[in-house]
Amino acid sequence: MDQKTIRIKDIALKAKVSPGTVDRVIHNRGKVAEKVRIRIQKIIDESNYEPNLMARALGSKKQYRFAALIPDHQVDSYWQAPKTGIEKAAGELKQFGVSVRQFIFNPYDAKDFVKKAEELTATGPDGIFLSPIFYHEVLPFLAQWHETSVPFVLFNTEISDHGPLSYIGQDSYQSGKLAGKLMHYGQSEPCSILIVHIDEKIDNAAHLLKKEEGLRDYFSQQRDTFSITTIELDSSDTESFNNRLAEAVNGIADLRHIFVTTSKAHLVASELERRRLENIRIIGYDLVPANLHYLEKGSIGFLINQNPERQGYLGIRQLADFLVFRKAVSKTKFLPLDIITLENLRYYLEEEVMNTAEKLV
Amino acid sequence: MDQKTIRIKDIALKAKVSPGTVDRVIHNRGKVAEKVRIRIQKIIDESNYEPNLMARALGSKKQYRFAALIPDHQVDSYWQAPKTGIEKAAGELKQFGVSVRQFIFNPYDAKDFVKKAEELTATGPDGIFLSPIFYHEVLPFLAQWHETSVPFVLFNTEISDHGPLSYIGQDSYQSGKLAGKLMHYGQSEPCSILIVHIDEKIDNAAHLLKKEEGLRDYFSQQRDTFSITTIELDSSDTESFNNRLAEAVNGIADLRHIFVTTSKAHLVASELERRRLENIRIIGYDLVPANLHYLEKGSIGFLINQNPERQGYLGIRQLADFLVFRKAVSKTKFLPLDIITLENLRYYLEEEVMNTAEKLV
DNA sequence: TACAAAAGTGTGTACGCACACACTTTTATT
DNA sequence: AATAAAAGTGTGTGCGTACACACTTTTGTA
Repeated sequence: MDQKTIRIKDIALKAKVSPGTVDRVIHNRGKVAEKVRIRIQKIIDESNYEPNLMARALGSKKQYRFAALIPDHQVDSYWQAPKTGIEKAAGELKQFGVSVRQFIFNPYDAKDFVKKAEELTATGPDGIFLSPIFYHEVLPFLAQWHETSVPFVLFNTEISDHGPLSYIGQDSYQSGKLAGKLMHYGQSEPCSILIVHIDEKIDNAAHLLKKEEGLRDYFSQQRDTFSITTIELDSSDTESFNNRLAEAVNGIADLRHIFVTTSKAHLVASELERRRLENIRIIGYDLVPANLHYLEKGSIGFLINQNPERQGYLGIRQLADFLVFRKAVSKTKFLPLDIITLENLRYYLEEEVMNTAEKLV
Repeated sequence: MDQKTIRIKDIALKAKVSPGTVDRVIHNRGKVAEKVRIRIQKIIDESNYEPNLMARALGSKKQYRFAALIPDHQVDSYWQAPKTGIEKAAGELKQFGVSVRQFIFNPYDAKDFVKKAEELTATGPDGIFLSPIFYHEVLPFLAQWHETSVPFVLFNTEISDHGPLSYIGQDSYQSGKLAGKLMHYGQSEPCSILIVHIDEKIDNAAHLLKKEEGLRDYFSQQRDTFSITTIELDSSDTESFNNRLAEAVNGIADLRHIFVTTSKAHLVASELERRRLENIRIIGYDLVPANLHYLEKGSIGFLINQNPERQGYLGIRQLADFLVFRKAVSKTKFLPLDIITLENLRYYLEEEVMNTAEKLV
């Protein structure tokens, strides 16, 4: 258990070569006789040598430049969290020669996305982390990066088969099922449920639909029959948003639950409150401040946490694991579906602070 | 943003002294003229110097020996998780000269606890991590460790005012409230609820009572009146356990929910199933395999995850933060109250695997 | 066979810090 | 004032790795 760690020097000694030769084998720098290479490799494998990362980081002056392409958090506060996660990871990895440059685009402006993506590409980063919310526009860039072998990690919006190093996100379908369970638990008789998609064009439509599908599938597996209605709303026009919402709510008999598939549940909560429509329970997504406000008031019952901060953090870590630490990385990383309610909220908020203080070591 | 990191050498240069002197100031090794010390300290503060931990770990050959005093996981599988967390932290910290020795005691045998605690103390560890489940027996040891300035971290069972470096655990009271919310959400009419404490003497009684208190307080704040009954059971005698449980269940009208305050909800689920008592929903604690089995079958509705693996991990990290990295550590660390149900279970299980692969870097 | 090119191998320095040791200056004592 | 002790300060080496460079051996060619 306490056997002293084995160093390059030890391997060199065993293989009767110099440390430099072992180094060449470890890093595939070539210039090693095949016979010797095999001998050394065998010793490395047998001794399950693990390089001292401290020493490696110290000795190497290699710099890694990462780029992050994310929506502007001033336009939609949801994006504050991934940004924080990115910065947290950047802080930890700084000592390993990693720097992360952020390229911020307006999530309502595809042209701006393209412009920032071009800028990013021009800087020739070693790795890229992005939220590809504009499907059509992002494809040429993915192709180009893939062509030039620049690894990229996608998050929040999944796009398969374009050579990403990995995807970080959440299982939307399953989160819909989870919402169903939360509504259904303890509910003795059937009732009506309203699904609300907000700003479907901007947030990724596919995700929202998967959430809906999950919820519907959950209830279709139950004995009783629940009536489920879906509406799509656009938050940019407040008046029409409110009217259409009220219309839907009033038109449904025995409406007990509303499932908001984006982080904008607070818009629904606010309008229901204004119209004094109580006894309708809301389940939504994400711990954005406006949602927390209504969670505390009780009008939002549960929030499913998509862990956006951790998504940002892990995305950068994923790049570092691949490029800096040369570890195998998983193709997809689904974050847990955290269920947040008034009673456990503060521990999730504290956790985020804690982790920030923790740093890497 | 990208300003190059500042080194001891840089500080020395600015202060017109040698690196050795700066080193003395940083480590309070004394032997520095007060005037010079102040000058250097000022430069350190202003430049917000952050030591390169890699270099520090490399340069220092100091060894830290930690000891962990935990119950035997072969006696109660709940303790497997903290053990895993401890080992995970140990793996990460190995390169920083930290080794962790485990002392395992039988959680049903106070004498064994004392024996193992004595063994542990005799090895003169630099830091101690323990689950103090035997209140009376542990006190003299806490006093002794406090006396000899050996930092110790408590977990799972809180004991205040005996000088622990910190306590890692969960807010039991609040988790009871959370259980209440889960039962109550969507429940339109009042009903009866049964609270079951299992093996109260062994698991920490105070915790179980706090959970009960939380649940009761939750319902006392509701408009409707819920009838809440409590029983205590002992799992060592299966027959009496089952009989007394059935007796209680049959004696309560309109019983809809059972709240099991320990990780042994599966015992209740198993007995209800055997007696074909459906329509009673169970909420319990912890992702032990037996519980997961009934979660999948549907007889357990929710499990509150006490994150025991993370407790073990953080406990060791806490010691390392204090001793190795000389960081300020928080007196108490409450882990989030994760709500686990069939629909989000796998992401919590995957997460644990993930984290293990992640290592420190 | 000679001799250059290529292939293979060894040596030394730097990374930033900890720490031991050598050295210099100040203070106390007679 | 001389000297020892104490206080203060500087220098150098090692931690394990990366990497540039110098060196040695093999291979190919005329």
